[in-house]
Formats: sequence, structure tokens, C-alpha cells
Amino acid sequence: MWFGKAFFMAKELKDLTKKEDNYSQWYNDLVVKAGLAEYSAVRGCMVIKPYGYAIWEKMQRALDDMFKETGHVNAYFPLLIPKSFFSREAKHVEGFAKECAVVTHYRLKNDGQGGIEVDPDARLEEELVIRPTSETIIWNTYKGWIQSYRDLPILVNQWANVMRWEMRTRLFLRTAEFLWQEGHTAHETREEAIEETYRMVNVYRKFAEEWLAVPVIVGHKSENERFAGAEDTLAIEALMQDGKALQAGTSHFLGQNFAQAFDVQFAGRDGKLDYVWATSWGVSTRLIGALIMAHSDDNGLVLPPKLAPQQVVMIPIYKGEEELAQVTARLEALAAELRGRGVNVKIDARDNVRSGFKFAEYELRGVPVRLAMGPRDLAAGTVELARRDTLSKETVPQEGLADRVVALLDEIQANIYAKALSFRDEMTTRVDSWDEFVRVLDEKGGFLLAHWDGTPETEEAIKDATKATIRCIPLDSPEEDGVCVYSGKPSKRRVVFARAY
RNA sequence: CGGGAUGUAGCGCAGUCCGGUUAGCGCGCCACGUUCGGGACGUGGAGGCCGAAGGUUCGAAUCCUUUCAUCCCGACCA
Repeated sequence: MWFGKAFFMAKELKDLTKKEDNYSQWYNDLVVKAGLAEYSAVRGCMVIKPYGYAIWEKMQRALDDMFKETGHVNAYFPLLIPKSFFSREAKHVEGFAKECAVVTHYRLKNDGQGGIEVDPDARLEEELVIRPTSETIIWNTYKGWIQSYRDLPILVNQWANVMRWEMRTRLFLRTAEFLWQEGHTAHETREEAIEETYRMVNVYRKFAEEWLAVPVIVGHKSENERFAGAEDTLAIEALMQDGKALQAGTSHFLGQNFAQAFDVQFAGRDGKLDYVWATSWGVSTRLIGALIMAHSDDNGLVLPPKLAPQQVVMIPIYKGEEELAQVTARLEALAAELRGRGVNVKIDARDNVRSGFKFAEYELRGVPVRLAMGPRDLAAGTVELARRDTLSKETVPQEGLADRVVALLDEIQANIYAKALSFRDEMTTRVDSWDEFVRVLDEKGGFLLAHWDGTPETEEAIKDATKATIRCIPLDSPEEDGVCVYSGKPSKRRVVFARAY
């Protein structure tokens, strides 16, 4: 996989903003300069460039495999949803109404002044909403698919784009249009649906940890943060390097809300009619943002080997064409061996930039392993091996290089996970008083484990006072008697607070 | 939608307060040469209605009015 000239277009990539100076600026710079994405002509919309999209494709492939292992299949539903569908589930419409783009006309015409205008005669009888999520159109469809318990379960996923008219956008983290997958399942029983909700949040946890190398906390969302129309929302929460939390994936137990709204009933084993039980779950291109903010440093991206579009880059060091040919021939042989082991290798023999420039460029792009070979190595049978995660270099024998690199890629994957995990542990603080809560939040950030009285009012008050929200009520948090840091009322367990993206 | 800022070459900027030849600089781009083990250098070259529209003036990137766009900080959110 290689991207031709576009890959190299931006050479003014040096001088990334420093992470500590302005994290937002650094992030934005990095996304643009590493060639992942940029803003487009349309307000709030993002162009995902080939390098960024290649990461997304790798994510898609891995997730798809995991979905198939859990019995799911892909399908596709329309982009446009009749407005009336949208209003059938009261909480759902309330949650999304404020950010919907709406199609009102189906034709343009000449305005007589050389321009073009919306043809007022072509007004749609019923406006169409560009999907912000697909529960409604899907449940309208499922109605026709389900008559009996024998039709269940339905385990369908779709890869799609959705649109939410956000006030303020950030590349990958919040754009008006974004790519995601959304699973929508239909079940015979409450228990089965709940089990599915847990199963899928665990798929996401596994994906985050094993592929993104990002540790996450799995837990329930509080009532305030729950998906509009869900009875329960499970989420994975990740911690970014600036101490803010990022919701990286959600899995919703929808109860019978959508089945009732769209009148989807089935004849049960006992012959009685009942409404279908539902779940939905999704992750988006936001995961790329998570990847960037979890691992990168001031030299650029640090991509986990499993998701890096290029895992190894080889750079010849030479004077003159003859040396280039010799070094390249040797690199080709090594590359072939690595490719045979399933490693994605690129040899960068560009003659118009120097090797030092290439080193910097591949660091910016987060390529996990770099191999450089010059005449000295050629003579000695060695190669210089550099790893992106630690920025360390060593000269190693060409003999056995493939084994070494394959093992190293695994080691890098494990190492960046370990690094992110220890960062998160450091940044997770148990707090027992309001003073401590406020102080830790301001001075340190990160996850705060605190007691909460369980009321939405208290959560709201804490949010107003500090901008921190309950990220989740962790599944594995032990029961423990305490008092709410805000209200002083009794509490049975700690929840995770943080400021969030 | 509130508060703040910015629009000058592909990118980053200076010039604007205090109007005055042909609008500059760095990077990038093109050509040739020298280079090449951590972001090379020399010489030559191309590239601009100074965001847009009005106005003031002998004269506007610069002053005034309007407008559009973008970014940052809030509210909203995967």
C-alpha cells in the first residue's frame, strides 16, 4: 500500500506545535501535518486523506472480523429518514432534534441571473432528515422482517456516514459528518438483549486494548449521559494525554422503546404477541482521534503496529547511483522476506530528499519501525533499526532480521499499551472530599474516582461547577460505603469523573 | 448563538497604528550544479485584483461602512 505523490505533498511539516504549549493546536497540527485529515470547504466537515483513511480501513477490517465472530452480518440502510419516523420515540427526537440537517427540496433551477436557486416548486411533501443515527429507519424496516420468535435474533451492522450539525468541531473528534459502524440487533428476550449489549461493549474494549493499544474503562453511563432512547448505555472511556477523557465507543440496551415506537411485535413461543428487545452499538472515526491523543509525542504520531498502514520503512543511505542500486537490492531482499511474514514494508528510495528528512517524516507519520542501510552496513552485513515508540536505534545483523522485526512489532504494540496504561494509572486519583475533587481536577486532571449520591441533580451541579462529568459507573468497581463528594449523602460505590471531549 | 482574534503567493508571516515608486520575507515549487549515516547548499526562475462589496482621497493592503470566511474560548455533542 502506497499513496503516490499525495503522500509527500506537504513538506512544510516540520515544527509541530509543542504538546505542552497548546494541546489543541498540537493535535490539530499533527492531524494535518501527518497527512491524516483536513477541514473541507463545507463547514465542520473533514476530508480524510489517504493516510488517515488507510488507518480507518485497518480498523474496519479488524472490527468486521470481530463482529463476524460474534455472529453479525453487514447491511446498508438509507441516508435519508422521513421526518415523521424521527419523532416516534420521544426521548430520541429530543436528543437529536437540535443537530439535524434536513432535506426540503429535490430540485434546483436557474435563477435567471446566471446562478442557481432552489426550485420552490420542488418542495418535498415530507422533509427528510439526514441520519444522525439510524435506529428509526432500521426499526421501521425491521417491522417488516419480524413476525415470529423464529425471525429472531437479527444481528445486523452497517458501515455508514452520519451527520450531526455540531456547533463546534474538531478533526476526528467531532465533525459534522463522520464515518462509523452501527450495529442494530433485535432479540426475543430482555436478557438476551442485555447480554448482547455487554457482549458488544466487550468487543469494543478488546479492540481498543488490543488494536489501538488504548486502555479503557468499561461502565454504565449515568442517566444524564445516556443515549437518547436507551434504557442503559455502556461505554468505553479512554484517557488522553492532556488528562481529558474520550468516550470511544458505546453499546446501548434500548429495551422495547423502538419496537413500541415502530410497532414491531412478534409471536412468542407461547403464542402471545410481545415487543422485540433491541440493542444498538457503534464506534466511529473518533477512534483515530483517540489513537493520536493517546500515543503521539512532539515528533509526531506513534501508531500501534497493528493499525499502522506502513509497519516498516526502509531507507537507503548512499552516494551515487551505483551505491543506491547495491543498497536497494539488499533492502529488496530483506523486504521480500518481511512481506512473506505478513509485514507491510516500504522502501523509500526517493532521491530528491535526504535521508535525515525521511527519518523525520516517518517519525511524524508514526511508522513503528525504521530500517536504514548504507555502505557501512552493506559491508558489515548489518542494518540500523530504529523504533518509533522509544526513538531508540541499534545496529543489528541482517541475519535473522525478519524474526527480529516481527517480534519487535509485537513488542512495540505491547509497549505502547503498557505506556498508556501506566499513564492512565498515574492519572487516576481517588478523591474523598469536594476540595480534593476540585483541586485534583484543576491541577492534575485525569480520571477521578469519587463517591456520588446517584442523582442527576448532583451530577449536573458538579458539571456546572467544574465541567467534569461522570464518564461511567465502572462495571468492575467494588461496592464500598462512602459519602458523595458533593452532597455528602451516602453512596455505595465510586464512579469515574473527568473533563471530557 | 454569545466573547475574542485573524483574513496579504501552495504553507507560515511582515507591512496596516502614521495612506505615497513596481507589495516584501521564510518555507515549499521549477531548472542546473554541488551534496547525501538525522530535517543540505549555491545560482537562476515561476508564482499576488492584499477575503469580498461599497465609500473617502490626486493616490488605499493601509482610513470608514457593510459583508463573508476561518480559528480560539463558552453553550451543544460520538
